[in-house]
Amino acid sequence: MKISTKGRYALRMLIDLAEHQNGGYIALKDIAKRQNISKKYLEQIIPILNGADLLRTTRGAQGGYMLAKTPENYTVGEILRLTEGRISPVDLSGEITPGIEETGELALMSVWQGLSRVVNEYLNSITLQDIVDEQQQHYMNNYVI
Amino acid sequence: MKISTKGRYALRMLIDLAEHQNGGYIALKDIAKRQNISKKYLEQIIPILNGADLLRTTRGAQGGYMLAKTPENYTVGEILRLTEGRISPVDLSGEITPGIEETGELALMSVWQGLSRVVNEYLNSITLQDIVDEQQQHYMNNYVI
DNA sequence: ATATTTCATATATATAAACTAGGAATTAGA
DNA sequence: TCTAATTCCTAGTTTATATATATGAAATAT
Repeated sequence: MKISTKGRYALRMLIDLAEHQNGGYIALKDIAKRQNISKKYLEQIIPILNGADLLRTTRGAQGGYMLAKTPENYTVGEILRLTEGRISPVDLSGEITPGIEETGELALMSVWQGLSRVVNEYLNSITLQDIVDEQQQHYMNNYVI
Repeated sequence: MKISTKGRYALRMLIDLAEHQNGGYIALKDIAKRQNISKKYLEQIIPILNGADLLRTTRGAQGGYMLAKTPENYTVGEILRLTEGRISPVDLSGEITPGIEETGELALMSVWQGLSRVVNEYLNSITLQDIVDEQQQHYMNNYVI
């Protein structure tokens, strides 16, 4: 029951973009360096975000990425659903076979559905802006005081 | 973000034991057959439950397993924590390194902690008895009416 | 004694996660 | 128009984890 690096890296990239917004495009090179994440690996995660129009990009020299929307318009839920696939605790496709009623699987299904519901509700309630704010908080506590 | 077969099989074994309680020991052979799960694989899951005193067992002929407590005294949460390891969405041990403040990881940590909280609260709220009741419900809907 | 059962440990297979690599396509700026 | 910088595309590699199988020892009711 884990969130993979794919989802976590996607979030960190978006957080990084939110924190370094300057009106222009930000090169992946810089994000990868700041976040200490393999640039090549990030390149594989980006199409997922791009396909859902979470980013604006330009190629070529001086190219890079910026957020397509303001940070309060991204939820952690949507980002993780994109990168992790459905955030469902079990994949039940193919498991609904004759005899399932007797095995307890059917009764368990409602447990998994309920779990999926609370997970998604929680993750949908948090925006990128919330995380940036929290981040700022940490920064102040550690360095300014 | 998945619950593995290990956790689901453990739950199904315990549900099976709850439904077939008869005061005596129930052979794994029968459970495996009813649940259509590899007996050998179940044998590997059992020590986890046994170590936490969730089962009573005897070896030898006519041996087998029974629940150590009544079904309402097992929560789905405790069973999954045993079989899945901590039901934490990310493993952060070793990730707390210098520079973590700037990467957004620290701010994300509170997201994961919150997620962990809602997941555990939900799973702790469901007992084995709840599932058996739900199971009974299904059975009645499908066969008796 | 014997058949039955759990217990312990080792091995195998398949799948997915987590990267790495090479180069094509695009673009700003000289 | 050339060059350097950058994203985009696709394939391959490595490592870890999930999901089992296999073999046989230890225990026990009959």
